[in-house]
Amino acid sequence: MDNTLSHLLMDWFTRHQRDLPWRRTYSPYHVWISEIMLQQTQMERGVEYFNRWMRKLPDVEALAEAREDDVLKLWEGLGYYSRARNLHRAACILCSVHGGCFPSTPEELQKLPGIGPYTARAIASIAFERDVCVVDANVERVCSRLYNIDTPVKNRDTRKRIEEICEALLPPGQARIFNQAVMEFGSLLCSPRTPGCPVCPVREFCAALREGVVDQRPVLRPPAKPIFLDMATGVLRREGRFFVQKRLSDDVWGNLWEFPGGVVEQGESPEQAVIREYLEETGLTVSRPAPIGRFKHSYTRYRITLHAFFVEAETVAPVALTAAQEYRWSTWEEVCSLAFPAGHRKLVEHLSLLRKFEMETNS
DNA sequence: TAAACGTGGGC
DNA sequence: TGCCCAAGTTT
Repeated sequence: MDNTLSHLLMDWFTRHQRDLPWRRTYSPYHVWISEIMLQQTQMERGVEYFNRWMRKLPDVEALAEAREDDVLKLWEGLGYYSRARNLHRAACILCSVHGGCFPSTPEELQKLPGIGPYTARAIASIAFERDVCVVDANVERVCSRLYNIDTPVKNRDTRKRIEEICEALLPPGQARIFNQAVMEFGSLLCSPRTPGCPVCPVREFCAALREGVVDQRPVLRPPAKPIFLDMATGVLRREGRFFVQKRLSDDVWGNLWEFPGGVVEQGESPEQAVIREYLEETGLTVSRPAPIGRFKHSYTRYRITLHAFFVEAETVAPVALTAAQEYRWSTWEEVCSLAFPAGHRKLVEHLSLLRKFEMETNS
């Protein structure tokens, strides 16, 4: 029995690791997709999206050949949509430049869009068993407790110190297991709120536990203050089709679809806002806003109340887009097949219920 | 370097 | 108007 810190963590991992789809193959494609999906995402949700993704896009060639709209649809609801756009871009580069094969060094991997220092090292170690360590939020938390680090973990100097600690702990030839062990340990046992110190296999090594300050590690920066906004959006229906527009690619929710709308300004009603926004964004003059409902959703530091209306148009042409790259008059079936931001998706789900109710009362 | 980027779930 | 959290990257 090897009772070093590293081996105790790896022993714990072999006994307690979760059975995850990408751990069955450790293929570079599986590891890559899982790593990107799990960024800022909870494991449970990640697994569902991963399995659905692999049924549709089983390899890098399939991803490269897919339409970006379909890739975004597979990503719908996960957030941080540049991750999906970058996956698609990177797959195209891998196929056209690397013959569909992944580079195996962190340096080469990091040249691909969407792959930063963490993901490059994760793929290199977990898929290719390269001797490099990874530092994510779990690793930061575990290290800051084991070594009782009292400076903010996001500081550059602290960050460097944690990397050096991990490098020293990494057992040569075992990076695949060791890196996952620290992260899984951080996720399942050395968790943020209620760490399992009483049953911890490395409690003898933990300086924060010894000092009684586990709940004060890691030291985090204060969070940004939330911003509360009212937004208004309008569903314009004409001859059974719906007006939808595709957002600009460099904006939030880039390349996703939506109904036109925007922020309700000071002294303005949501009804006035939806009419103004339609004119500004599409050149269309709409009228008679009829309330559909209010939908709450949050993103980054924003807390949004979305006021949704049916609207009517005096004329349909010409359309002049200022906040979108493309528009369509979509059938309901097409609306369902497009990727919407979560707030607008809630609205679409509500419309879906309305349709069902209408069909039942008409029959 | 700090801010922006999304979302749903646990407590 | 709840707050904090989740396997980061980009600009």
